[in-house]
Amino acid sequence: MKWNDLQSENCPVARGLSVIGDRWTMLVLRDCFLGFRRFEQIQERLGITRHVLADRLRKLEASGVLRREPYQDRPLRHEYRLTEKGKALYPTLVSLIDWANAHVPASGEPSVTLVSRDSGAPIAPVLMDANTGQPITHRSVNAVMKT
Amino acid sequence: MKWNDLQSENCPVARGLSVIGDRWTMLVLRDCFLGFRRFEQIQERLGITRHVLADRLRKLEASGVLRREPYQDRPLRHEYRLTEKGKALYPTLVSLIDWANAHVPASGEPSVTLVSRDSGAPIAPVLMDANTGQPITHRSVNAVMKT
DNA sequence: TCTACTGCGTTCCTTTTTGGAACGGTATCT
DNA sequence: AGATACCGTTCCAAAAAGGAACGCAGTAGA
Repeated sequence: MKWNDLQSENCPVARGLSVIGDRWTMLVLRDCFLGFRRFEQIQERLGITRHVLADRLRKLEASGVLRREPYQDRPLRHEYRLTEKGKALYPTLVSLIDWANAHVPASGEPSVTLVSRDSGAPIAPVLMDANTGQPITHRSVNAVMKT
Repeated sequence: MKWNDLQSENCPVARGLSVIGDRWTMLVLRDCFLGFRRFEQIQERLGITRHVLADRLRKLEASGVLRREPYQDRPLRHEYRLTEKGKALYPTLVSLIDWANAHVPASGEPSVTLVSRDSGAPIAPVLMDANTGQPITHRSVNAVMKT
């Protein structure tokens, strides 16, 4: 199977990864969440090739995760902003951050953590089922086909 | 910057992606969560090339996400099981599934959804702060350096 | 013993994707 | 005019992925 065939899979993991499963994509989105929205900024922060960044931004726009918004005329310049679809990736991003902070130690460097904007206290993300109020674990859940 | 330099970043997103940010890795882990743990099974289910699968399994074992466990002698055969570190990725996987089901429509095909093992009712994953009991949104959270 | 089969890789070669640096184009500033 | 900012595109070399075939240990059957 080729990578591009993933989007037609009936598995949501495959479909999701067909959009954000790329090496750099989530890092681009991280920068967007942090407020870095311009080509030049992102390119410099990530050290990604301009070529690849242009390609990723195009694809993210095409898939509706980002939208191009003009921020000046003459010369016309656009920035890349998260759409609702893009913002909906926040839980995925936070889960990844939480996992990495717990299990992928930074090599000596100070690490980045998430804190409450109100209190400044560290947050401890837990995935709950909104219907039952119970925590979600891989023991409490089944995957089923919705026909 | 090259891809392999990501692991030394102080950003947990970068460090996390250095382990699971690959095109196929999360799909391999999905299969492990579903109970498909053998090389041949995973290769056939994913349609991934054997070459790439062997490489990914090696890397996942090296990074402590999977461990090789013998399931028979003569000939000696191993299966790949999730470690605690691997199981800790479940929230990330569920968040991704939830996002894809909401925002990346399957093309006509029936899709896969998550239901409670007890009740069979669909689950609605929400990320909460265990400390405060409040939902986590990108407005309620700040990223800070922990020195 | 000969053959086929299973399970896991490895090897070889072609195609695709990335990395890296330079180039282009518009518009503003000095 | 010359320098700078911003956002790409182009060109080429290097790395990764796709595809098919091969290797190898053991088992099963004829």
